[in-house]
Amino acid sequence: MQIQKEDIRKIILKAARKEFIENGFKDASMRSIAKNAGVGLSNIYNYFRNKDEIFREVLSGLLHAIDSAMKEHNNPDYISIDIFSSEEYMRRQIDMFVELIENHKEDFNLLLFKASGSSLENFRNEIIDTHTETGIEYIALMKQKYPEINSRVSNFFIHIMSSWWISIVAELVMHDLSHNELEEFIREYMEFGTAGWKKVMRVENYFFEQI
Amino acid sequence: MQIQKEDIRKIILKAARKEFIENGFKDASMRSIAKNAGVGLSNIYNYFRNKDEIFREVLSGLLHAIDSAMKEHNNPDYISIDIFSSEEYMRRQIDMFVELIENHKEDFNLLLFKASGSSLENFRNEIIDTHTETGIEYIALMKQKYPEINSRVSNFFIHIMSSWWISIVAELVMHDLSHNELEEFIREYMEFGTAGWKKVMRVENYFFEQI
Amino acid sequence: MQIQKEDIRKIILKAARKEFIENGFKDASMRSIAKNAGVGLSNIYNYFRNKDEIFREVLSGLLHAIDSAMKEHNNPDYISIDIFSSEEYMRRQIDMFVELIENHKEDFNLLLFKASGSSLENFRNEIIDTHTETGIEYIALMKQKYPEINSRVSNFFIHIMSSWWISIVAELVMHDLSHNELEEFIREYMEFGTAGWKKVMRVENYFFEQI
Amino acid sequence: MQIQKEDIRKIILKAARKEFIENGFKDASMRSIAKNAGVGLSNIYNYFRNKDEIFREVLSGLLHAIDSAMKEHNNPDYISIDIFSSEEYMRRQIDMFVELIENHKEDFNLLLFKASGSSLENFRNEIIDTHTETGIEYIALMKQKYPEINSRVSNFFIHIMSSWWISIVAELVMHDLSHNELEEFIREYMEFGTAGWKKVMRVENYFFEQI
DNA sequence: TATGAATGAGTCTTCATTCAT
DNA sequence: CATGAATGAAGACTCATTCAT
Repeated sequence: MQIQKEDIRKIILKAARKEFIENGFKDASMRSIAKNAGVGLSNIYNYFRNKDEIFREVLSGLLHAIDSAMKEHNNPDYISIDIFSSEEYMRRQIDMFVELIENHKEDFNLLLFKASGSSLENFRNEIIDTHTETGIEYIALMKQKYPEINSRVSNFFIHIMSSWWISIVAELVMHDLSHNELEEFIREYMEFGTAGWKKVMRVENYFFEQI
Repeated sequence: MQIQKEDIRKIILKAARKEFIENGFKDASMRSIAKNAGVGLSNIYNYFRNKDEIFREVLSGLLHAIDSAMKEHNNPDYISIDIFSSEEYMRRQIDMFVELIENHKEDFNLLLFKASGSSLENFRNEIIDTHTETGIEYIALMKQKYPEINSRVSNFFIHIMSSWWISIVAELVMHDLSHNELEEFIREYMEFGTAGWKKVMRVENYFFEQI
Repeated sequence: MQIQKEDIRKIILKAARKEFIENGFKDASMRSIAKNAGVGLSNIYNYFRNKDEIFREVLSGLLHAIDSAMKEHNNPDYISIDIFSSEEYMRRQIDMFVELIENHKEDFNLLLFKASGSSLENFRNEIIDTHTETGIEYIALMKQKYPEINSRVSNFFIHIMSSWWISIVAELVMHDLSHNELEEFIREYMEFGTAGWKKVMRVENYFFEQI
Repeated sequence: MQIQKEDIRKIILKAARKEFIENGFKDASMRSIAKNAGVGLSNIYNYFRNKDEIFREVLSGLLHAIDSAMKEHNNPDYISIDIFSSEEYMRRQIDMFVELIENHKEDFNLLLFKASGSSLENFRNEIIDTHTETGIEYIALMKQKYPEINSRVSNFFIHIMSSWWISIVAELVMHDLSHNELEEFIREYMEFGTAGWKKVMRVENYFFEQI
């Protein structure tokens, strides 16, 4: 019983995901979802309060994963990391993101490109802002630890770098890269990014994490 | 006569622009446009084929401007430019973009954030692709001219750099930067970008344009 | 057991009263009632046959009180009352009504203004009709006792007077009168009414009750 | 053309009136109206903004008539009227109301009993309030002219008298009185009312209009 | 007794576009 | 060139009640 009902929940969510992917949140039709789920339209409202709640439920997995990743990323321990192993650290960060993306490709698509009209339509900007604040704090902490660095990086620049991250996520979600292509890109990206940061932060002897 | 009619055209376009800005393409209402233009709803269809055509017309100025900018950017003469003055060149490129943005802030907003549902909803991706191809060609030409550089930059990396460009445009459109903030950002961005490209392209003695 | 169940009954009724007061019968939602009562929606149907029955139950206290008052009002003994003490009698009648109203303000509101759609939606007219018949009888009896009076008062006039009564109840329910205001009104009303009746019934030496 | 279209407007209004009378505003169905009018549902919205506007339009005749009557009733000239002819004046007032009612019986029904849910659902109270204010002013003016009268009539009493008026209208609307019955009632009502007012205002030599 | 699930018809309103005039 | 009228499908969501368990 409990099980059966949970099944229907899942069936509805599955049908909803399909509909959302095909038409985006705004153009998704409750009628269609009901039809595809083989469920009475009004019955859906016994499981979910409204369209938006279904959308959030569909994306809840991804949202939690992102939340965890952000907390991980934000872990203050990383600042005390041995600076010379930072390339390894950066690589770990990237791998984490790549894994996140590959596990939730479809959902990322939904979240980044098809959420307009839903309560998640500003997610992109919100996460950029969060990420930006994290970045600003991070640089401040770095400055404390290594006073020689140039910490006078403008907030907007950090904002842009955060926005870049999301863009990269978006592009990775949109394009199917082979493993080799992915590796190649990561290498290039790391080269580019570390060189850039070194320059901006006026560090020659140190090697910093990419914000 | 002819003049009067052109006036009405413009009035419609003006009302349409307002409506599109306020509600985005999909939620814009032809009724509203007609009402705000003081024109009979069906009369609009004497001037435009449909909603989409109006949208494109509203954005035609920006679209042409972008087109010109892209052609300019793509001008093969630039490859023959004296390489050591490239920083100046990069600066010119950036200024051009900034000017483009400031002249068309509102329209960029429309195009990048509110085109969903229209035939321009993929503009972002399309221009990224175009820009990417340009970038690929550009690097090939550079390689011809300066065989010492590393031209083995992956297409996807160039794609990402193009995507970055658009993200920056988007962010500049969304945020109102003071002149000082803008200058600061540009300086940082140039530092970061040139350092990155130098590294990626294995050039120590040369200095390259940012794709 | 039995007791527990009665508790639930009461909880449901309490939640229902709240919902009815806030939204009126028609717009009251069984879902809301269930939610506010902390009871499964369908379980309500184990205690009540339908929405209407709940409504009647909610108002049963008032309905009984009205019934009693009407019977009291209709008591034939009152006709044999010493005519010169009738002002006191009228005053007693009024006080009874006022007390009735003050004890059931909320329910009167429900019954008079928010019953539309329920089986009680015609209560106002029904009680007016009942009251009217009582009034007609009353006058006939008076005529028997005091043949000098003019008993040729049209039924519709009596109907109007009954309707007036209900209107006054309705207004008293809608407005919060201070004790003083209430007293003042009653005095004025009695003056007005007794003078009116005296005139209509062609009595100079007698003093009649207000129907 | 113009004519044809106006016809459709009228057809819609006619169908709407029927629907409103049968089901009341809230339970009236736009679908039904469309069907009965032989008109596409959405086409109705080319003629009216929404259900409420249709309702007001249906009642516009009555609303204007009421407005005129109220203005007439409120005419300050009536205060300067020769007091001894006031019975004639009162009669004129009553006749005016009776005529108003007979001309708009159905609409009054709609307005007083079936407007719940519409923007006119508070009409009864609103007109009572207006009428009350008029009454208060009227008494003040009378006091100026005839200082001997008792003008200390409580506002609530006047409110009740206004409410009574509306009740009478309502009852007249609900019941079909023959001409004789009507005449009889009016006579009784005038007797009752004038006697009442005389008493309340402590006037023996004067004769006042019913507020 | 109590529950969650299911029903199926119902709500008003909006939409872009076309047509006849 | 301009208009008002018409279209037909679609939108999300709610309702009181019943059923199986």
